[in-house]
Amino acid sequence: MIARASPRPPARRRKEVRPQQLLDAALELFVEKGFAATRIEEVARHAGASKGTLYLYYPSKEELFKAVVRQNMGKLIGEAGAVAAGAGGRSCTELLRELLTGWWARVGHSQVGGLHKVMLAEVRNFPELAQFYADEVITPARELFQDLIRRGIERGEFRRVDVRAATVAVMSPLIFLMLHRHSFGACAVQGFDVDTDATLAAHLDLVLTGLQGEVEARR
Amino acid sequence: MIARASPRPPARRRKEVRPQQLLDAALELFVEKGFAATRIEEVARHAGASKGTLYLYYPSKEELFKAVVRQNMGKLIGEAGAVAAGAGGRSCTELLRELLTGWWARVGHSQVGGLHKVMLAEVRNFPELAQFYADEVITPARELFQDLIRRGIERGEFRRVDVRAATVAVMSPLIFLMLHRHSFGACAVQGFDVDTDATLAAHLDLVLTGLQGEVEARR
Amino acid sequence: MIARASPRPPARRRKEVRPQQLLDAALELFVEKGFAATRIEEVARHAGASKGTLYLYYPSKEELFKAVVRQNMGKLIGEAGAVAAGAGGRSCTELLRELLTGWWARVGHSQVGGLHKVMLAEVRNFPELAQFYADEVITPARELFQDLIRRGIERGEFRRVDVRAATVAVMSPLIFLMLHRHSFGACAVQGFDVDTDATLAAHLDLVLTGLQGEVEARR
Amino acid sequence: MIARASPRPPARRRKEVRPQQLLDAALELFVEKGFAATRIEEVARHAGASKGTLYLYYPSKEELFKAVVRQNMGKLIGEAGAVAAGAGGRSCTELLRELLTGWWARVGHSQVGGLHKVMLAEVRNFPELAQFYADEVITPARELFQDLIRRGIERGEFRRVDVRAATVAVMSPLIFLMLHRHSFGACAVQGFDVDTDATLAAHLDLVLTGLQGEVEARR
DNA sequence: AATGAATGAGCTTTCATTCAT
DNA sequence: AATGAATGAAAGCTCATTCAT
Repeated sequence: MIARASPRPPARRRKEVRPQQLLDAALELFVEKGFAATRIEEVARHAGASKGTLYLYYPSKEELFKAVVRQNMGKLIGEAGAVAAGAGGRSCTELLRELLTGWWARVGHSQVGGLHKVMLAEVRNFPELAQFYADEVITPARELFQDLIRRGIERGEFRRVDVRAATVAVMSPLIFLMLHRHSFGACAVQGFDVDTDATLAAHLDLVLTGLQGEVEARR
Repeated sequence: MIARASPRPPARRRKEVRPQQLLDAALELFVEKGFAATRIEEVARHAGASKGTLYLYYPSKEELFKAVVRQNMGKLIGEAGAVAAGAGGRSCTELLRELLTGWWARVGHSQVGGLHKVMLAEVRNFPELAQFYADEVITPARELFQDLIRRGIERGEFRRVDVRAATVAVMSPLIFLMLHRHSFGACAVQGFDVDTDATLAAHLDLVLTGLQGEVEARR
Repeated sequence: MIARASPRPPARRRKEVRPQQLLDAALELFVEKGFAATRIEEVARHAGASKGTLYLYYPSKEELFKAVVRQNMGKLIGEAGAVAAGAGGRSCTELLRELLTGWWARVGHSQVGGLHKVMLAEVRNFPELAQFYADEVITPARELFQDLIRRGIERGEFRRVDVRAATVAVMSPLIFLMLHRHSFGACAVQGFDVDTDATLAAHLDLVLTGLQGEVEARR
Repeated sequence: MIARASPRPPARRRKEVRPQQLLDAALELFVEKGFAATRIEEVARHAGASKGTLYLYYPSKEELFKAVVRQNMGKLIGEAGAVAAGAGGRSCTELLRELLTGWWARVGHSQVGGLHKVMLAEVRNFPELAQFYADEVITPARELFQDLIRRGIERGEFRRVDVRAATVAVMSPLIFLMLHRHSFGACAVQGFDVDTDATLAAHLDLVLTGLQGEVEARR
């Protein structure tokens, strides 16, 4: 048989390429439109494939969504853990500041954070995903910050606050900004505008001051 | 008490009660499932009516949703404004604490806050609702808090922070708790549990300390 | 009991008033929109009544339509018959001209002709109305013209044409104009415009000339 | 030949045949029932397809209807134009006779003419279709006949009649027959019966005689 | 491995008809 | 005699999923 010029792009792509293209397209569209409003066909088209092809790799829309969450959120949490672990000799104040700004740098400027919006919106319609998300995303992230605050208290850097509650208080503005970016922030509407960097700075300022502040300053 | 099958509900209810029944059912279901996933027929059934009856009062699903937002969010914002206006002779610290806890008492234990989750999730698919929500809900709420912080700075109670950014930082944990309650918090899954009251207390503690704290305490 | 000023129009209208108002409204709307596209509620509202009231007089939309046809078309045919009967000493040419222009004067400027459009459009979906319409409208109208043409031939005024076919040929432009008026003619669109009076004149001219013309003029 | 139940039609028909099958079924049903009364699902079933398949090819019922009109009416007008253009050396009388009988041969025995009934019935509820139909069908058809009559006058074959009005008078019996065939004529009811060929002959006879007749023959 | 034609359950919306008042 | 709130069967349209090629 005579070798003929391939009339279409090489029929045998590297096996991993296709799924990745599909996951990328799905991430983009799920974040923009949410789970229900994203059409499988549009995902396929964005990935340069056909609907049928998508179903070769993912047996349902739900499984596609899970795969997107696993890949993106999982990776993110892993990396944040590595940052927190490599403590060096810095103070907890410094570490906390670094962790928060570092996380924001990563999450705040990518699509990944948008998945949290989608989970928030649809977790109640999607019960089987709930535990998965709690285990893979929520708990590890929370423990990262919790450990740091606990260590700060033990070292006498921070006041003796309720660790668990303070953690949520510390993280929530970050989460708020992350959600905002992929929701109201994406609508060009006056009133929804938030200066994310300034807000982050203000939060760090307030919360680190608050963590260190004298007890008598209160009330 | 014995439930009796009423084969046909009274044909003429008082004209005024139907819309309220429908709005109540719609609030409940929109908060639970979101806008897209809520079926008109289920709303009607929850209100003890039929599909057709709902359309006697609201010309479309979208208008029904708007009516729900207007009634619930609008009322809420109005009341919060009244609280902030009736200042009395109290300090800004006290007022801010009161506004935040008062708001939470109201929002945190009703379904209303869940509407924010729905807006967050679907505003990008719903462009005509965006400006409405910004004008009716976001802007008034933000200004309430902003004015209070600005006044605190002018009176020398608070440090000279970026007012706009600090406002977001102050409000965001409340919003976080509100969202959480109607999303992950509604899933009986370990890892998602948040002690909302303790978190609110910790936030107040940190943020009020932070607002009052000495500049030299930082860094 | 004290006589009180009646807070609403006299509750007891003359019995015949209501049905007539309903029939008038129905004629108007059926002609404009057709049978299927006319909503019962709109008919009632145009008659200043409520939907329920309409059903007091007519048990279904279909019966309402029949009543409209009966009243309007029936009356029309009766009157045309009277005109043709009162022949006087005029020639058939004159009578035919008079019948055609007289009919047009009556039908061409009222809504009644529009009912023929509706029948034309929906008779196939409405089989039970077909025979009624044939008997009450089509056949009497046809016979009116047929008799006149036959008489004209017998008297030697007209050529010996196929009476039945000539009748259709003579009437059809009238019917065309009548249909046009309530269909394309009601759309403000260039291309649909027809000068009905000139067309009628041209038709009379051609067809009367044709009826009288010498055989040898043809071919 | 034994009909065998095919539990599922061949999944991949040739892409080109589907639209035609759908257009054929749509033509049939639209002509029989009209636009509003024709259900999309029935069209699909008549074409041996499902509802969803129809929507693969036509994005709405309205577009399907337009496609039917375009294909059938457009083709028809084009062919009639070709006939009129290829004049040869024949007289205008001959050409007009030929155009009218030729057109009837084509339209009178197909479903196509029924589309005019549907347009007539529903154009007022369908404003966007009006201009389309005027441009694509009404105007070209009218001009065909108008030009011929004008030429006949110029050559001295015909009397000096109002061209525009005479055109309508000449065409209207054809249109009448065309409408009749798909409306009253399709109902097996005594009184509606029209001998179309005889009527056409009578019309030609009258109208050609009339066009050629001496002025003094009148009155 | 890849396609895209085909399906049909499911959704929003409409409207003739009913009936308690 | 009159009302209008209530109903539910349809109808148009969407989209996740299947499968022959």
